[in-house]
Amino acid sequence: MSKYIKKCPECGSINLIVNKDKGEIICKDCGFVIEERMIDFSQEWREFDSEQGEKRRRTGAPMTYTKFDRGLGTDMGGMSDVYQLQSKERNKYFRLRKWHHRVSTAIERNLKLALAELKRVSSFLKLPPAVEEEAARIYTMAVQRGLVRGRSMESVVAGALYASCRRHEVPRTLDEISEASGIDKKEIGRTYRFITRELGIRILPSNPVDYIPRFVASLKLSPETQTRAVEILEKAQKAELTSGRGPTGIAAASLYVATLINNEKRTQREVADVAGVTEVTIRNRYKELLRELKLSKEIKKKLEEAIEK
DNA sequence: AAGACGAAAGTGGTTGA
DNA sequence: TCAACAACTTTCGTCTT
Repeated sequence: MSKYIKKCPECGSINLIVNKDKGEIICKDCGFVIEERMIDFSQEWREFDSEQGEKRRRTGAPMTYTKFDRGLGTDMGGMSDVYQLQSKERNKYFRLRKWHHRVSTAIERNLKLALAELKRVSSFLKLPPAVEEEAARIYTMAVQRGLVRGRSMESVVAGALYASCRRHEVPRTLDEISEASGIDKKEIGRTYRFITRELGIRILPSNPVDYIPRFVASLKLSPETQTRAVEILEKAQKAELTSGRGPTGIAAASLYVATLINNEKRTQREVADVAGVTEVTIRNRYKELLRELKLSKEIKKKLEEAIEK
């Protein structure tokens, strides 16, 4: 349940108490309630052979939000028995059936379409199933609250996906989701903010470190450079250089500095392109990094070493 | 010629009166 | 609701390699 939370968002402590009876996770140091009303997924019984299992098990297949009816469909029965009823009763049956059909199609047809779209986008982005599931859940809640009205279905799907990515710390930039879904970046950002606010979804500010591995991969850099970039990034966070800045810009700048130090130079433009920011932003962050972390010395040292060789 | 640098003006979003 | 403002982008001219 809480596998995404390793640290207390209030004080950063890793001393967390999991209280299964209350369904809460609490920070031991500052008492902050990190997660409440969580669900205990464990079994309260054991089975020693299949027979006992058969007897004690009392649920079916797991529910899933990626099916429009969560895998639990209801439909009214077929026609076979109806003709034994009297005409009055028969008409009542047809009316019920008709309304059942109408009510369930209103929301569910929308969901069906939306979840197909969600599936398409998320497989395009190669997102893990958990993220897709969460996005489906968010979308379902949005539909139930009538938040889709006035917005295009696709943009809400994209917003839900983005929110889900953020929650699971598998960051995709707005640009990537925009490209995959064909929705304008600003539009996604808007609906994302709207639905998270309306649904009261708390999103931890995204951590620039999460972006580094993907940037490294697309620039084909060495693991050493990646480690270096993360180091720099962590120092920057300690020096409070990161708050209020765009996480991608900071990640990009750290990576750029790391390439310089490790003699794997990439141009500012190359780094800027994969990070989805401009060179100017990298330059600004980069200058701050040099100034605040006294990294210029290190770079000079590395350069001198390179010259000696 | 390409890349790095920096100034200046513009953009979209947040905040606080 | 509007103005101030912070972050970021775009554009462009200059400097360095």
